[in-house]
Amino acid sequence: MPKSNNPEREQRILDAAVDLFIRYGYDKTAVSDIARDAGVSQGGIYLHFDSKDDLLERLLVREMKVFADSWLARVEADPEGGRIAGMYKNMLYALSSSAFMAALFKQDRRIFGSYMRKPDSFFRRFAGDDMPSPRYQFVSMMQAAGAIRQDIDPTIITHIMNMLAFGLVGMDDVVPEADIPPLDDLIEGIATIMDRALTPEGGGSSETGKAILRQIFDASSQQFDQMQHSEPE
Amino acid sequence: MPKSNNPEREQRILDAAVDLFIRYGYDKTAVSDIARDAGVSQGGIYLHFDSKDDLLERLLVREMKVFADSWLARVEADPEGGRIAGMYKNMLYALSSSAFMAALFKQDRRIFGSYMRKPDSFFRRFAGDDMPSPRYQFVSMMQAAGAIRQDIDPTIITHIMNMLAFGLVGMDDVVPEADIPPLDDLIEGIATIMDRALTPEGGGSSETGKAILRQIFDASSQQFDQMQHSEPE
DNA sequence: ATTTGACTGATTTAATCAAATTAGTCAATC
DNA sequence: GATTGACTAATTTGATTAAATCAGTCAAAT
Repeated sequence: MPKSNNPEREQRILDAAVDLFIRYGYDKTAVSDIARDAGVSQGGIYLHFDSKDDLLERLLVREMKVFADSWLARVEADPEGGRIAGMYKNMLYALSSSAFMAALFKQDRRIFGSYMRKPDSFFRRFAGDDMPSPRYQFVSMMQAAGAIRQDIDPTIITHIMNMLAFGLVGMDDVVPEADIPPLDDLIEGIATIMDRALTPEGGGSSETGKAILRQIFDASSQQFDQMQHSEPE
Repeated sequence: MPKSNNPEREQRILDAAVDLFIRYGYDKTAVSDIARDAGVSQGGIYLHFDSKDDLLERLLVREMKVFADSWLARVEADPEGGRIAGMYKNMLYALSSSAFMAALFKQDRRIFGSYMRKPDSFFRRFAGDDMPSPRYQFVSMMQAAGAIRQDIDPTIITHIMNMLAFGLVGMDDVVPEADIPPLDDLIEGIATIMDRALTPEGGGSSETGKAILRQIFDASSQQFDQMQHSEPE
């Protein structure tokens, strides 16, 4: 669909957009603002994107990929990264290092504004589908592989993990800054708790866990690209 | 300050108010609506409360007391209620059983509306103070008494507990209803995790924990009544 | 062949103001 | 003395519209 073949500039546009969206929100960011900050003309935007909505959706895809890559890289680099606590911990690090992903996770209305209310927005497209989320699949597989204790329902574990991630990125709206412990301490504390609560007696090999994560990761990105392609307009 | 001595009616007014606030929010609830639902004349409200704001604040105090009582009662009735997981679990039950307390905890803007923005609202009055929260005191004392493992900073534990509570009452705004497990299963799962992560080897006697909770509870309510009295206006 | 930026129709914002609603009062009633 | 509800000043709501801004286009420039 892009009428221009200049990937570097396309990335520059998305870089400018992500800054502006985070700072002012989707509604209060004009396409001309993005063009200015990216050093492109207004019309130039439309050589790469069909519409402002399309731009946001392409940005969402990019940031989700960056997030997934960042997560996987952290896991691979961490000797304990294949254990459940290590995976979760590295997910939280990856999540909290990206303001955009954090906003996506907590569905920040200030940032996504009117886009969220659109009938076929990214948010609504995923809300209705009843296939198991990648996160749930992940917990199930980890349990099957003996890397997570099997005496708690995977649905519950998944949801508790979501709650903690939600609290991590969302509670600063409710609690004064000063009451929030340093991010690293907090994430390490969460990891300690999850390790004690979820790691089976044996402990499970870190390599097995990493293999599972790679597997889910590959399956998800394939599914992702596929969905990408079959997307209307 | 009340110009009328009719506690039963005062409670009726607060009962009507809490229903309306939850349903329509503070801003969209008129004093005359409260009067109608409580079976009192408009002027009758002002025989009990100085202003609409005063009414809300008195309601906050009442609901906080009800919450605390409910928590303590659940703990006392639960043989395991004095262990850290039991206390936390019963707190979550008490919290989620009161829509008003849940709204207070997540600082629901839809419900508290313009009141939240007032310069000396209940919310702001507590935001600035740098004395340790009751919850933090509670965790510290439990640690000192050997009822919580001492290898995690109490600040972190407190905050993680807040995150989970926040996720419990707040995530239904973000996740489709269908994706949220039954409340009981969820709370029991959280309790299991907290038990494994925080209970020391010995386990700690449930009675010791209950004694601590009673102590904090008494100290807090005293401090509360005191603050009540010294309140301006 | 690319890229631009002036241009346009559509939407959003901002200002205005009359009508409706509201919080709080107080003389009349019970 | 306790309670009421009609009343009022103040605020909020909603309808209206002019001005400004915006997303997207396309003829002209590079």
